[in-house]
Amino acid sequence: MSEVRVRFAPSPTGSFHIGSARTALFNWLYARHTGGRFILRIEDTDRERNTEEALSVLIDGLRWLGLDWDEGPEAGGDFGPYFQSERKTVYDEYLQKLKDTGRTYEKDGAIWFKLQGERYTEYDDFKQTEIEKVRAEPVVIEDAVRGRVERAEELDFVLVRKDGSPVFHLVNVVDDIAMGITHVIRGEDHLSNTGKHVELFKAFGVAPPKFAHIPLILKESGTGKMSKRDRGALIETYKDRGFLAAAVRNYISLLGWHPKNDGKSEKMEINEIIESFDFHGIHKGNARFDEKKLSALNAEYLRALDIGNFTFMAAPILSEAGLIDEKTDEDYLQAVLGLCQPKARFLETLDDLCGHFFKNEYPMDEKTAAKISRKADPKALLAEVLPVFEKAGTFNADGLKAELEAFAEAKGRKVFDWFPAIRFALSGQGGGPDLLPMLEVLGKDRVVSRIKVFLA
RNA sequence: GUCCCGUUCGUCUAGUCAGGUCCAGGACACCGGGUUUUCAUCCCGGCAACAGGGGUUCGAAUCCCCUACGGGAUGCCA
Repeated sequence: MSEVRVRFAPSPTGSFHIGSARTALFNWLYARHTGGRFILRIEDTDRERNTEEALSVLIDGLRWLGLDWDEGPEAGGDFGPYFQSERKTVYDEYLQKLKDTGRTYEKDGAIWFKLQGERYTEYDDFKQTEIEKVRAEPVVIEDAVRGRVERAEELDFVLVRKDGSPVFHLVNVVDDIAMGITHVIRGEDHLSNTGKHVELFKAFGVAPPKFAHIPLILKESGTGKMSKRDRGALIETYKDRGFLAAAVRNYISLLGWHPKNDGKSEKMEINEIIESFDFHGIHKGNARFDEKKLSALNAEYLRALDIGNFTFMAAPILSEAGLIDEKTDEDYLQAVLGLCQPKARFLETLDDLCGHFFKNEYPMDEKTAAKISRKADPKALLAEVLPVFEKAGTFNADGLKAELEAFAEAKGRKVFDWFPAIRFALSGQGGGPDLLPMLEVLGKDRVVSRIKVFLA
């Protein structure tokens, strides 16, 4: 057991952002890699923005991703409570230390942190007003990703709002001290806050933890970091869209990090990721989100699933689309999914791929229709081949193959002449599962009646 | 404006710390070919990058400086 203690400290806002999830993941990975502890701390100091549901979105998201915490809500621990809204006495106690050493003052009803250094006033372009600044000694941030970063704070900042609630900078630092946090792994957007935090650590007389500021995730197109509104930004949407948690987790682990053992597949078991995760592999530059790459990885995971798990994932999607219900035959469902899984790329579009197995009305793809008609009249082809199906005794893939081949030979042609038309009549598509097994699964009645409907 | 961080194929990245083995490797995407009854599978091949300039050096993607560009911060949000 190592001494490493890391924390994920989200603020419940009602959604679980992908960047936030990746921060949680990196903390979790580091804890699991080092044998340390992963702590979940809820930063709910902003009274305006907090709700109960907001918390469950976070918790559900973490659980879905398989990120378990050793201390925190529902897990307990010796350093609780783990909600900042319940830690007021701790903050009061630490604030008192600052007051006692003369590092605070009151202004406009709020309590401010006083930087040490020569004071002067200057016109600030951004605020467009004269403000008081401080020539403070630069603080040094030892960052595991970026190396040594120096930054000088020049403005005093608020510690406690006039409504009496402590702000992020104070509670974040106090809790990291009180909870014995050894490594702070967070997004690079916090790097410029870190100067303030180091000032506070110094004021408390405590050595700051090791920092690791990880690159941000940029939006797929356009400028700036991923924001709530961007497609793919919210973890809670992935589950509904039929993405596999392991694939999402694998993908986001690769955003800004790369394993040392290069050359291997990017699809990695979580244990492999844990094993090779370290700060050295973290990239400094920001990473752009790429849904195609995520989808490709997801497809790989999808195909690797055994049929039981695939059914478990797929059934809710089909049910949601109104394709199946409790009356649907289990064996039929299994058979259909067995055919579709090797072709599936997204669970989300599974109804496009195999919806026709469950309903007799399905869209006829116009491009495919045009493509087939160019060679021969599909109705003529189907009228020709229909009797083969009507007469077929055993309706299985091998038997049908033999009968279709015999039929083609009698005509002096190849089976391929009829196959595209048959597929199109039965599914409305140009692609899909292998045709012969598809015929078997659909069964004689469906095959015959669908061809008749097509002819009519 | 100011401060901080960054910059290798379209995208994620290897290589940068310890300069030569890199006319820069892999993956996704894209394009072409093959397998297959079809295809969103599989296999093979191709396209494609060291931001620009200066310096140090026998030698620079790698070290230094400048510029450009990108990102973040500059809240009594976190």
